[in-house]
Amino acid sequence: MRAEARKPYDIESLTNVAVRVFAERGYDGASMDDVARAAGITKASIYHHVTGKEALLGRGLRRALDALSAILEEPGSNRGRAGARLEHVVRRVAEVTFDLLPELSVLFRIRGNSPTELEALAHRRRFDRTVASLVRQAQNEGSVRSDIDPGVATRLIFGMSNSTVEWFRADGRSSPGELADAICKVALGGLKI
Amino acid sequence: MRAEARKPYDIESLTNVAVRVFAERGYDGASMDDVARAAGITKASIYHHVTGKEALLGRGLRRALDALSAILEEPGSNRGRAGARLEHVVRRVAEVTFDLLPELSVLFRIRGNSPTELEALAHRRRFDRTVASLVRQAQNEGSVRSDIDPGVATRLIFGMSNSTVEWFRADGRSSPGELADAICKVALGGLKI
DNA sequence: GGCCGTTTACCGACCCTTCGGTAGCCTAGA
DNA sequence: TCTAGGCTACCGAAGGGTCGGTAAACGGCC
Repeated sequence: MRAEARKPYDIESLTNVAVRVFAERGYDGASMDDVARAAGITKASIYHHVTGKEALLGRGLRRALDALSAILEEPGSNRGRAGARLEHVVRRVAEVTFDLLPELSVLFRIRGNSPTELEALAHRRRFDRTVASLVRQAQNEGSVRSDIDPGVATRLIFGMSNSTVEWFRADGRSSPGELADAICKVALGGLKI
Repeated sequence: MRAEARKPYDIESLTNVAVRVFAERGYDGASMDDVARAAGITKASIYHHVTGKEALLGRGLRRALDALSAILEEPGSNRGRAGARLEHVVRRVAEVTFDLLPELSVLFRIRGNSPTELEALAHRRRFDRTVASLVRQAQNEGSVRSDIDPGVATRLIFGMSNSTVEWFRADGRSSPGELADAICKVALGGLKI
């Protein structure tokens, strides 16, 4: 009945735990003791791996932002008609969201209360601006309705897609693929002319 | 050059201030001193009006939930075809959101970290269930596509609509009416057959 | 109208707990 | 024997909340 011998933590595996706790209670609502308890070690031990709470947040946010940025580098986001490129980006963002659920969950909820958060927000705005210009191109080529401001459309699409972090759980009952489908259908369907 | 004499606070006006602070920094990220500073009084003075921080949160959440519940009582939500009723609810939720921006902003971000939050979440789930059954009716009468689960559709709609609290500011540049229009167009347009 | 008890709105000082973070010791394994 | 990974014990600061008190406004009543 002995406790399963756990592989020692390193920065990555500890970040996994922390990000999950942050996603559950909110960054400000989660204490380092919460993280420690979830990891099964002492609070002090955390500081052996990482310089502080904000560093854990920063690592989580970086994962999320890197994954989002990578989407914009994919061929599907850069080749073909703007309409198709937009669809590719939306679908991939949904997929990445399900893949990095806690990280994205934290990213989508930060308020800019610290330098780390502010920098992440700035990063995210850059991402949004890129997509907004994609929406504008899609409007110009006639594959997206033009009676909605590109910035507003972008925010609405991602508002819908990002909100899934609040309730989607990879429990087998609802598959990521089907949900990504649904998002594309509703968000992009609603933007069709 | 004397300081403008401020009308004394009562519970309602203090709640206004608190809810705005909570919306800005997040409930957990906001301290009672933050609220006091924003109100221009001392932390101690707040306790003359209200029993504690959680009570301020509770009052804000109650406002939000009452406003949402009231929508379901309106004639437009109960008369006519399900498709039209759904559209009415979606539009009214958007309008109420812009009307009670800070309150709804706080409601949409709570995580269930306290009894007050848990109760509010339960309330909100009841609201969502009601709308989900409305979506199902609309599917049955053929005014909404049936290849998406009603619960998922409901969450996607409100995910889009609710996300506006993150960025919409009543600054005159973007009008609440136009934005409510855009939400109905995209969300309900995407659900059309 | 002047006096008096009461209420309202507020303050400064303080209390206790929790928080993020540090210091230093211990131990198993390469 | 050195070190990675962990522990116990602790710290100062910030957090929510309390306490005792005050100034001004508000009736009511002779």
